[in-house]
Amino acid sequence: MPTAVKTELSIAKAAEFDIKKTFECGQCFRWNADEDGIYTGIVGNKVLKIRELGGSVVCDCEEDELPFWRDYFDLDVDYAEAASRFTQPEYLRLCADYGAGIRILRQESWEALCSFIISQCNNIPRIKKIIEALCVSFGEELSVDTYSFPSAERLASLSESDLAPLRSGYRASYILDAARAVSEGRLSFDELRDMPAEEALAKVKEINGVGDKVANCFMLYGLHRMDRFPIDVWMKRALKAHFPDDFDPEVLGEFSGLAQQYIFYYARTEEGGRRSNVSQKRKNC
DNA sequence: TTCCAGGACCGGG
DNA sequence: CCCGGTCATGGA
Repeated sequence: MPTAVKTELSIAKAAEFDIKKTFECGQCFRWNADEDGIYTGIVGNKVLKIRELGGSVVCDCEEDELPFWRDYFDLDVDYAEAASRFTQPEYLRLCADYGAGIRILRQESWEALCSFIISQCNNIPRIKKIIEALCVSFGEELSVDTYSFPSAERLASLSESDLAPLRSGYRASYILDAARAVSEGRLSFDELRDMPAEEALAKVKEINGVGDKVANCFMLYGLHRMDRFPIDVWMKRALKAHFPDDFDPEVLGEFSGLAQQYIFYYARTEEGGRRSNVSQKRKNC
């Protein structure tokens, strides 16, 4: 499918914003590339095509939209500076170098919460498939074959049988519980932003189907709390293999979530294929 | 057929 | 507090 690009406004240097790593490091599920490496993403009711061109990252958008996208891509923060403290253990340094150019996106809160509820005990291709089906079924059609992420209010009006075609399994009831909590005001993103971390974490975990890992992912990616450090199966493996037994992510400081992203991305892309003999026993997730 | 995927929850020891 | 079983689905 040829992608028609109208404008090419530079938004950043490729060195500080690697779009492939950023979109494929596991933090988001709705940015997809065509065969030419042009990524298309949908944020709210905005659609953007973006690609790398001659050492720069260029956007197909109007100039007055650039501030929105600069904020979304978090381009006013110096990630190289933030990563400069990730020096030990040596494995972390390796991961940080490998992931250089990754940006932590300022995703929409509801979309992030709902997406990471779907992510549990699931693989990324199927997560993306379920989310896309959710958008096609219940989002708004912004243009041809382009759908917004459905609002919490919209999903709260549905039943489990409405969600059955998504094949999301036992996560369907979790999605509905979260949608209802948000639409009824029991869970306020504005309030969560101003809460101490532990208090916000406990509040989010009141939703059925949201445990420690999903709550931390939501706080990192949906509230941009950069000090959250979600631990999934990949992180557990990496921590066990390459970090001291008593390692505490707190020592990584206010950007520990970025360190987590570097580790996850490296472990999944470099070590994923050859997960040698040390596969710990785990009964079906 | 069995294992695994960015888990959560519940009951029992 | 930690353990094992269970939940639903599809790809390898």
